[in-house]
This record gives sequence, C-alpha cells and structure tokens, in this order.
Amino acid sequence: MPKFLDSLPMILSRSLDRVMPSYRRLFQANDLTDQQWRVLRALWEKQHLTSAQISQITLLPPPSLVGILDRLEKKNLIGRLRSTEDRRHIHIIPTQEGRAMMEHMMPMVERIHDDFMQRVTAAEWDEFNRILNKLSEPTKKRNLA
Amino acid sequence: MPKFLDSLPMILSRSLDRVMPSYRRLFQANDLTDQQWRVLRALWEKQHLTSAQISQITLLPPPSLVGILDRLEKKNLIGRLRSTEDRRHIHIIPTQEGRAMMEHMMPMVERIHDDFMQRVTAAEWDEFNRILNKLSEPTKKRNLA
DNA sequence: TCTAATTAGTTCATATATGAATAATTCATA
DNA sequence: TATGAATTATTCATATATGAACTAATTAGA
Repeated sequence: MPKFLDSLPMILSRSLDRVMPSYRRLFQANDLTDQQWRVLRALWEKQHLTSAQISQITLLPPPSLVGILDRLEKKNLIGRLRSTEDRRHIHIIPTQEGRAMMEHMMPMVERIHDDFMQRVTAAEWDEFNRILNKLSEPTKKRNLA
Repeated sequence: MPKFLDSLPMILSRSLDRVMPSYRRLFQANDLTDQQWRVLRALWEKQHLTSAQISQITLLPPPSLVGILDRLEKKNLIGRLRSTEDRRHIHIIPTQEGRAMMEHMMPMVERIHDDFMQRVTAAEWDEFNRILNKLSEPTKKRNLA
C-alpha cells in the first residue's frame, strides 16, 4: 500500500517546493515571478519566439502566457510583434531593458543551478535523469475505443 | 552552461506535467480537482486532522486550503469542527459521502500509482529517491548576518 | 495578573492554472 | 475557388498560489 507522501506527484511537488525558494529570492529581488523569469530565460537562447514556442519551452499554458506577457510588456521587458508572413503568429522580443535584466541575472541563476549540481556526482545526475524519464516519459497514445 | 530545459525546476515541472494527466482523468470523472483529492487522500490515513496538519501533509498553502476546504464542504464531502480544547484549531472530518468517494477512488488511484512503479525496478526507485533527496533536501538554515 | 509574543485560521490583492470557447487567419481540397 | 478543417492567440469562468496582513485564541513571563 503506497503511502500518499511517497507517490510520484507528491515527491516531485515536495522537491519543487524545496528547490524553488533559492531561485525565488533572486527573482523577487528583481521584481519577477517564477513564470516571468521563465519567459525571459527562454528568450535568452533565441531572441524572437512566438507565443506557442514560448509555451512549449517554458511549459506555461497559453492562457496563462497571455497575462504573463502582458505584465512583462507593461514592465517594458519584452515587446509583441505581429508577423507579416503569417498574421496569426506574434513574435516576442526582449527589449533593451529586458536583455539587460537577463544579463544581470543569468550569472546568479547559473550559480544557483551549480550549487544544486554540486550536491550529486555527474553519474548520479545522469542516473537520476534516466530513471525520472523512465518514470514520466509519455507513452504512445493508446487508441481509445 | 546549463541548458534551461535541463535545470532542476524545469525537469521536475515537466515530469509533473507528464504524470498528472493520468491521475487527473480520474479526478475529473469524480468532479474533483487535484488539490481537492489531495485533501481527501490525507484524510484517508487519519480521520480527523487540523487545517495546519492537512497543509503540511498535502503541501497546500494555508490560504489556498481555505477555499479548497470551502468547496469540499459545499460538496458535502468534509465537515469543519472547531476544537473545544483549543478553539483556534479546526478539525476536518470526512462525511459519509466523503468516505464513500475515498473508498471508491482509492483502488483506482493505487492502480495508477502501480502502473508508474512498474516502469522501474525497486532498486531504481530507491536510487531515484535517494538522489532526488540529495538534490532537494533542505539545508541547515544558515545564520544570515 | 496583565501584557507581549505565538499560533491557527482566515482575508486580501495579485498572479497563475485549467479547460472550454472564440475570433482571426491560414490551409486543404473538392 | 469556395468552404470546411486546422492553427494561433486570446477570452472567459473557475480554482489555486503567493506573500502580506489580520483576527481570535492561547501562552509566556515580568
């Protein structure tokens, strides 16, 4: 009989609850929410992404993303630009101010990440990822009747 | 340079996103949210708990819990009972209907859990928990100046 | 015994999650 | 080429998360 606290969702949730505060302190010091930072972080790698791409990368659901982008835009950290080729797409682009914030924060974010990584060996990290993937990888969609 | 997608928060979030739908289908079939089920599940082990205890067990923040308990009460699945010894405490107790729902759902919830467990060996599961704990266990609170 | 500190539950303001639905646009194809 | 299907971003209603503040009740200590 599997104990509630040892179920996969609870284990993952508890770990997230323990990991996030380290990051959140930094985000709050820069007046950002977790999700707002995720969007900026996604734009660090590629300078222009559509909302759908950001949603996929950040795991933020599209309806949430609308408001998150609204607030980032209001803070003048990103801009929306409707595509001319396909007018359904909207490109999200960091502003000067947005890029400056990213450059300011990235070293500290990486520092936090490194601190967590130092808790385990490289082999342990690989093994952890391998097992977690086995546990959670999506199955082939079954043909439901 | 750690890739955003391979950071600890994103890995855990992605796994949660992949695991939850299996459970959520069952919850929705019974007109429950994830969080509402968590509360009932906590009451499965102990028949009466205070709000604070439920918050600790379920990881649900107290302000959220207020509304969640309100809705469970409105559905007649739980009852609130103010303690007579310490009138600050409020005991949460499942109703007949609440217990019936728990008994109805528990086997299916355990079935879903078992299905996930079957994806890895017992040794892998132990190793996974060991490493995840190393990664996320709280540190002794440092004496900040 | 009286007051300051604690505690449990709650409220408040704001931000995000979830699922359904919608408007504008583009695509597929008969 | 007209028309239905698919796509993108969005809106809507409801539920939850987050941090600050607040109330009532209890406890600690001078």
